[in-house]
Formats: sequence, C-alpha cells, structure tokens
Amino acid sequence: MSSILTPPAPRRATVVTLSELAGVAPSTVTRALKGDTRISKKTRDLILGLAKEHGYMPNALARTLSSGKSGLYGLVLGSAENPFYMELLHEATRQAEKLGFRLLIIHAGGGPIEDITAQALIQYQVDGCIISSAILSSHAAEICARNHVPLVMVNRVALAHGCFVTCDNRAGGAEIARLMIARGRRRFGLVYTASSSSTSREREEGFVSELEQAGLKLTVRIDGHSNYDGGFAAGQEIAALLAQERPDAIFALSDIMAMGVLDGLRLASVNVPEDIAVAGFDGLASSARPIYDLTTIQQPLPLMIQRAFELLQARTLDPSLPDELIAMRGKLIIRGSTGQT
Amino acid sequence: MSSILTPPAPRRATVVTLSELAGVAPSTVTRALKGDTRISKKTRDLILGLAKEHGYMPNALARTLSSGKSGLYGLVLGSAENPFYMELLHEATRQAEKLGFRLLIIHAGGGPIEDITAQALIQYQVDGCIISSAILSSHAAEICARNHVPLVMVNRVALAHGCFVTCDNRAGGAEIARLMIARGRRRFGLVYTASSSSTSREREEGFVSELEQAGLKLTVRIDGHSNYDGGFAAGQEIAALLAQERPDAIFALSDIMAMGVLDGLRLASVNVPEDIAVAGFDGLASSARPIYDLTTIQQPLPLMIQRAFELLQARTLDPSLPDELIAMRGKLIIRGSTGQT
DNA sequence: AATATGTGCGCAAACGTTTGCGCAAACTGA
DNA sequence: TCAGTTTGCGCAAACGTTTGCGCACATATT
Repeated sequence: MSSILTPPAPRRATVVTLSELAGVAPSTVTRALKGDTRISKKTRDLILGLAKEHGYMPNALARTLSSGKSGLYGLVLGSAENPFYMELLHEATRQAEKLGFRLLIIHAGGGPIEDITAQALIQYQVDGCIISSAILSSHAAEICARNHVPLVMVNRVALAHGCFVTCDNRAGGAEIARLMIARGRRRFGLVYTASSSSTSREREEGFVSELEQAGLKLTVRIDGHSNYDGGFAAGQEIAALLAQERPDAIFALSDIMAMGVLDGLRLASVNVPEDIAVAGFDGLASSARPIYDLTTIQQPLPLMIQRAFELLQARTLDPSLPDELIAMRGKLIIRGSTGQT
Repeated sequence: MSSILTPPAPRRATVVTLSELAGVAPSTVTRALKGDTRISKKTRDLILGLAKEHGYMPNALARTLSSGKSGLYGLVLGSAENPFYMELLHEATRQAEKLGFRLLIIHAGGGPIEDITAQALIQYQVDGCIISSAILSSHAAEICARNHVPLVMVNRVALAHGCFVTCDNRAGGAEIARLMIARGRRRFGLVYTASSSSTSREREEGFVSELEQAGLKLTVRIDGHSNYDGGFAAGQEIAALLAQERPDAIFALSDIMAMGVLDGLRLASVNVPEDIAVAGFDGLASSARPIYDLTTIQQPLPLMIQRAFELLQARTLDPSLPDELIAMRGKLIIRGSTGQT
C-alpha cells in the first residue's frame, strides 16, 4: 500500500464511458466504432473522435464473451533443440499479426500435451490451434473435438480429428534418393527417428522405395533420435566403419540430425562430399551455412502456415466442414554436401 | 451448412447450468468450486460431482472480466536466428505452466514493437509482460505505463518504465578477460554488436576494463551484427590478417556470433585454440557441441525467468511497487575453445 | 422466552461488449 | 392528409463468472 494516498487511477475508456460522453447508448458506440452506417456519419465521427481522444482500446475478453470470437490461436511447439520450430513460431507470429490474431503458447517442448494444457484451449476460447509437434492424448483430443476447437497439425499427421498441412514427405525422400543415385552413389545410409511420427516414416518410405526401384537398398540405418547429438553420434558411428563398408550417401530425416552427422564426420576427418554425400530435410536457415552447405528438401513453411490459418478460419465459420489433409511439395535445394554436378 | 439437420451441440457446462442442476444459486457454485467453506461440505461435494460429470471448465475470459486477472502473460521474443530466445521461450513456457499461466506471443523477431502490438497487452488484459528483445516505442511504453501493465525486461535494460532481470554482463566480460590473460593470451579481438543495447555495451565494458587493468587493450574490433553470419564474416576477416597481426584471443559478445567466428576460422584453417582462443556469452546448449567446445558465460536462465515472474506477480498485487533491476552473475564454463589449463 | 451469534446460503449488480428487436421521427408518393 | 417506407437510433438481455452485502434459520446464552 502506498504510504502517500493517491487517488485511484482513472479507469480506462470503455464503450459505456464513451456513450456517456457522447450522450448516446452503448450499442450506438459499438456500432459507430464498427462503422455501421445505420449510425449517422455525424454521430460516428463524434464517437470516433472521443475514442481517439480518450485512448479507447476495446477489451478483447469482453468482446469474446459477447461475440464468441477471441482472436486467439493456440500454438504447440516441439523441441527447443530443433530450430525448425523457432522458424515456424516466427512465421506463425508474423502471419497472425497480419491477420489481427494473437498466438497463445499451449505447449513447448517434448512430451504429450497434458489434459490441463489442452483445457486451456477451451478456457481461453481460442479460435483454433496449430500443432507442430507433440501428441494430444486421446482424452485431450476428445475435449477439443467435443468443444469444437478447430485443430491443424503442421508438419505431421497424428490426430483422429483435425486438419493437416504437411510437406509431401515421400516425394521429398524420393527426390533425395534420385539425386544421390544421379550423383553415382551406391551405398546408402539412413539416419532416422524411431518415433511413431508420420513425418519420419514417410520420408524414409519415399527414400527407400526410390532406391528399390533402382535395384538399390539401405546398408546402414541408425537412430538419430531427432536431435543434433543423435545425428552427431550417428556420424561418428558411420565414420568408424571400414571405408569399404561405409555408405557413400547418407540421408538424415531432418536438417538438425544432418548437421550433427556432418559435424561427426568432420571431426573424424571423413570428407564430405568426396567420401560421403549427406542430405537432410526441412530447409533450416542454418543448413545454408558454409560449414554445412547442406543439400536438403526445403519445406514451404510460409505457405503451410497460411493454409493452416485458412483451414482454421474456415472451420470457425463452419464447424461442420470435413477435415482436410494438404500435402505440399518441398523444394530440393542442392548444395555442396552432395557434391556438384 | 450440414445437409442433414442436426440439433445444435449442447452448450458446455457453465456455472449457471451447474447451478440449475444442483438447485442452488450460481454464486454458490462458484464458491463451491473454489472450496469456500462457507458452503457446506454436502453442497460442495454435490457441485464438484456435477462439475466433473459434465466436464465443466471455467471460462477464463469471463473470469477475467469479473476478477480482473487473466492468467495471461505477454512474451516478446527476439530474432529467430538466435537459439537463446528459443531456450528462453521454453523455460518461460515451462515455468508459466507450473504457475498455471499462459503465454501470449506479443512479438517475435527484429524491429520495434508496434503500437498496435503493444495494445494487445491491454486488450487481452495480460497480467504482465516479459520482454527479451525488441524495443517498445516510447508511445507503446506510455500505453503500458498508463494502463499499469507490469513489464520485465529479461537480458537487457532499455525501458523508462519496468523491471529488469539481466545477467551481470560486466562481470561476465571481465571473467572472460581474466581467463584469456591467465592462459597467456596478449592480443585481443572483440566481435561486438553495433546496437544500442545495454547487453553488448556492458559485456564489452567488462572485458575491456579488465584488459586495461592488466595493461592490455583490444587490437581488433569487428561488428558481428548479432548473428551467426556476422560472426562467420568476422572469423574470416580475422583469419585473413597476417598471423603476427592476428589477435590470439577473441571474445564474441554472444554465443551465436562466437559459433560463427569458430566456423569462419575453421574453414580458413586457423586452429582453435592453438592459434586463437575464442569465447562467447550466453551459454547456449549448442555451445557444448564437440565441434564448438566453446568457452562461455552461461546465463542463469531458469532463475532469471523465475525472478521475472516473481517481479510481475508482485506488481499485479501491488502496482505501486518501485521498479527493480536484478543482475545475476553468470557462470564461466571453460571448454576447449580457450585451451586447457 | 428473548436476545445474540453462527451457519449456510442467495440476491443483485458488475465486469465490457454485442446484437436482435423494435420504436419514433422523417420522408415519400398517392 | 394519410399510409407505407426509411432512417437513426435505443432497450434489454446476453455472454460467464465473481463478490459485497445481507437474509433466514439454527444454536447458544442469559
């Protein structure tokens, strides 16, 4: 408590206080602020002037209570270790701001989304949720379904209810295989992720099926644990193989693992791309660093986020719309880690 | 519109619907759910049972309207390129969840916070805001001050109004200098950031003043532009110096720049730490990677975030509390990039 | 029996905004 | 002049939760 008595801070301007100043009803103020031409121009101008003069800012919470739309979207992010999620966060934030929305962080990091976390989606009346990683428990998914919270999963498919925007992972894996084969590589290794995620499985399937069509197959398959350290360990393990047993091409299912592989190989004095070609997937900004110079499949992140918001907004307007799955072709970025043509 | 007429989804349980089911007043339901012992145990148990049975979840927005506390905290993040902000986001999210709060992304990336973005803080009645980068315009800062939004800046000091939790940057810079001197280094370079931020200035001041006390001085000072690419370019520039003109110790004012410096030196075949010792600041997880093995000052991020929430919560309870600045000593992590003892 | 105190709840208004419904006055055409 | 239409607004309730104030009834004390 302040030892010097001060009068309470004047309350901030509200629709009601503006209506009193203008001598009109609160509903008139609301309509004037919205530009409703049923309110005369003279009255609208008066109210807009007062609103500006008094620094009026609408209370988004009261507005939500009354209109049912919060302008909030939930965001679920994956591991702190993978810069892909930071890029996704920035892109989602940029597009949300453009659309006049705000992002509520529902979950960040590994592990499933706890029920109490999913309940935040309902409690804050989010207009939808973008999930880029983590798994909703079946109970949490049921809570969302029952409360009509539109969900879009970006970069993976793992829900019984919701929409999906992914990269076309199979096509991407196949493209990497074709490039490696075209460059004359013949012994292939995979650094994968032993999770149940569709992303890894599809990338691997695309890669392997393309090899098989060329009468080739994987000779090494190492779990890179979805992270840099796992990729690094895989790189060391590959480097430790006898040169004639070693694959001459490695596909890591994500850029973060690929960069680990590259560093592991490099510290073991294995030459890339001379001895081993390395490719990744995701298109991280850091994959372009000279020290990596990584060939990769670049996910069309801005467009994926744009589609995600479109899917959510459409389902805010019409909750009965059927779920959609959108797969977008990634772009092959050929760099030094797979050698030059 | 569904072609098959379906009854509207039953509305979710509210305090009012629970009161009708229980045959009590809504205020009784609210009090029972809060455990108010003025409501008899029998009635409380009845209401709790009904709440559970009907999957009641309080509407956080209505609650805010009525109680004045939203449980939302704003978060402002810096550049997508610096993993420090991802680590900060994850730690802030983890601690917020523990406290029962949610984080609203106010801004992410470079550039000042626009007024319309700052207004979101007021519109969503956030209980406070953690700012880790970016600058509030003076108008935005005034909006927050006038509306009593507690602000805490983490990792820098740049506001006329608000609290600050930073690492003790000067002490950290001085520690790096002492280590380098103790290792016999005598020609010093700095990779800095030409921004007005207090963080960079203080780290540099700590480093330089310690050198001067030992009768030493900077011989090279290169702008690393706060990012990896700038650090990399600086590393290349340093490598391009004649060996006898080259510094034998480099302090980069952040880990992300230090990693760029290391890569730039490495690609130019300059040996670290034999030819040049390199140190950074921040304590990023990736600084521990074998390929960097970076000596750094590790910011006590979990404690900084904890203090930030404490400062915000205290000011929610008592808006008249004076601003506080808390500086915390970082921890010197000695790794291979500065050589062994 | 009367009075004081304790217990267990309810009333009512508020928080800030929105919108369906409808009224009064002005205008138009016959 | 009158009926119908248009214009410009207001009323009132709602959205969901909270809480100050106070009532009715039970209990204890004198």
